[in-house]
Amino acid sequence: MKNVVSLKSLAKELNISVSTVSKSLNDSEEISEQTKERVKNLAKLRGYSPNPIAVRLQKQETMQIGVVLPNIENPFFASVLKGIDEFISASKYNIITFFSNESLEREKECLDYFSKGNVDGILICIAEETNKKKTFDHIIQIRQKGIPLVLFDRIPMQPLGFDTVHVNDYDSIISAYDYLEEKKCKNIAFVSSIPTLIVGRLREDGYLSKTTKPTVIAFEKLNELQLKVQEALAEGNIDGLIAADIEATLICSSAIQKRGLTFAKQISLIGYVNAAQNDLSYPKISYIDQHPKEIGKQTAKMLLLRLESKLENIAASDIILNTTITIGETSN
Amino acid sequence: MKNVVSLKSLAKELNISVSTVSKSLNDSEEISEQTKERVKNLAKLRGYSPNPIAVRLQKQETMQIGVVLPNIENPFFASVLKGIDEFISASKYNIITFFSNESLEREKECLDYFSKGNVDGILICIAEETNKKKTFDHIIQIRQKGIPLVLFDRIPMQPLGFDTVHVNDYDSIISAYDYLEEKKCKNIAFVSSIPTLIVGRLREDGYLSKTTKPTVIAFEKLNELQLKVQEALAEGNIDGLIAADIEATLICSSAIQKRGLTFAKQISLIGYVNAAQNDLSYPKISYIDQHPKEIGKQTAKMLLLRLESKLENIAASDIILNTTITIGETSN
DNA sequence: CTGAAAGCGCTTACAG
DNA sequence: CTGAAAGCGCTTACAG
Repeated sequence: MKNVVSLKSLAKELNISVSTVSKSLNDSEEISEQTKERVKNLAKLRGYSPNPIAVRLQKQETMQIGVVLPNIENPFFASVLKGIDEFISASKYNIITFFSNESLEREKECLDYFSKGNVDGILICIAEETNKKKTFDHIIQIRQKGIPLVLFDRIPMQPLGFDTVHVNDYDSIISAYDYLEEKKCKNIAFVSSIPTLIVGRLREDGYLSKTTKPTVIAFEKLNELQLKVQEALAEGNIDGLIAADIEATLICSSAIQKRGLTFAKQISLIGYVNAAQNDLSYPKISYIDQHPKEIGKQTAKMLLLRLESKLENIAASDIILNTTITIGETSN
Repeated sequence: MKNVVSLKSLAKELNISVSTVSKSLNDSEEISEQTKERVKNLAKLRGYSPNPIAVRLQKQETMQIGVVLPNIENPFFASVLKGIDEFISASKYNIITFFSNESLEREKECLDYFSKGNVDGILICIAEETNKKKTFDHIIQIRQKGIPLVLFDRIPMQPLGFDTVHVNDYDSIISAYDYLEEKKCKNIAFVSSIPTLIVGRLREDGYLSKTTKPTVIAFEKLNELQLKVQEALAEGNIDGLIAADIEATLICSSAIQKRGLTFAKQISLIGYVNAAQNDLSYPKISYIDQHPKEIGKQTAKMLLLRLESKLENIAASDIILNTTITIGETSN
């Protein structure tokens, strides 16, 4: 439609066969330099570009990689996607991104579409609902279809036999706890809006491993969480807070400010933030940096290795990336 | 590869022709109910699904829509993308998203790839660099190739003949100004980190239309902007701030807080924010809501209308959406 | 109602 | 070195 110039039209104009045109354009050894020149010149003149669909049909490759993200409005996933994109766009592949919107049903639809021959490989972070219901059949089916798949961030406890990429959530919180202890915090509470999410549980476990008198404030409903945090602060003995996710972090920070407490002096906070916005905000919150772009990059890299069959018979690998703590003004 | 079951394999197993199988599966009137039944049953049994690449080649449609976003880490674009996705994923099309990273060069690459027969239509918000250099040849070329394209958010001043979707930036700022005036602000300054961006200019023009003694603080470098805002506040006569973008807004809010000024009483602020995060933050900033998901939805809708040729000979249309002001704690 | 044939736009053994 | 043929997996006039 758009592209009226085809191998056939070039061949006709040059009075040679389609095969010769094709081979010339693909720089085949079989063709004389002279012919190649003629063909390439005309191709350029006519603005020829091969029909990608036809090439894919012939090569039996879609040249596309499917990505399933729980929610693009979460800045963490936006950054992961950027990391994926930077890596993939330098390859011959393209990304087709779907959003599960944290729904198991939608996630199934996405994988179903992908598995019907629409992509060569898949990158996925499972939805919250999938995580909760521990339903992984739809993911396992992907392997049975022979499509490489890499899981990232939210990794099911029971190994599914796929490559995985994630951070050391458990240890990250331990580091945060250690840091707050060094800063003389005696009463460190843990605040989370993701108590059932895998990463949330790991973070909570990390916290629990550090104290014998834990204070865990965990609610999925944000207004409820808000209330409980305020109540906890009102009791007056908490002098350190570790927040398990962006929402919990903002809630903690707001509650502290509303109560008129002085950061670092009276109470310290470490959490998870959107780095770009945090840098411009007041106060700058001390945070655990998961390096989301790096997560994306490593995830994409792992998949490309599989696709290029460089990992032919190698078992699934589990890449664990390190987080770092960036100190802001909510601790010191 | 993945899908070993094809029309051919079904045909062989049923001892009928490939055409009959194809027609049966497509519910053709030509085929007897009985045969359709047999074919469909076996197809289901074998888990047949048509090879999408082959279908596309035959139908001369890619079933894909290309989206070019300047930067996915900007929450505004993330939300626009969500709006696009919600609308498109309900259609037969899929989205393939590229990020220009605000680079003209990269944007050209994206459009070039799309125009080589990889998508049926394009949605694009031009890069900052494209905006600055006013280089639109690569976009105009798309029309010459007959590929429908819709521009959103950053719309070039000179009409390019494409459908466009954006908000009324000029009027939005006027509303914000009026609101602050009502709140008795006497000295309203305008702060921007996007002075050269189309939307930034429109917003600034809106501001300039309201006052004969304007105070415009506009710098692209954020640390420079930060400094200048602090200096302006130090002079002590500004009692109202309109910020033109997320970064400027956060910078204003921080500067005000650091200076120990009381929001609403001493100084009011209206800007642009990431709504989800703002809701949890302290203070909640009063902001101009652009309804980014709606922008995405309308953009996608416009393209689908074009693709379905329901707008065959209708000239390019310009959809202007309204913003609303959400009052937070930085004004009252 | 069913099937053979042509074609979508390519690539690639294979012959010459 | 060039080209005819087959094929990637479909669809759809056209014959029968």
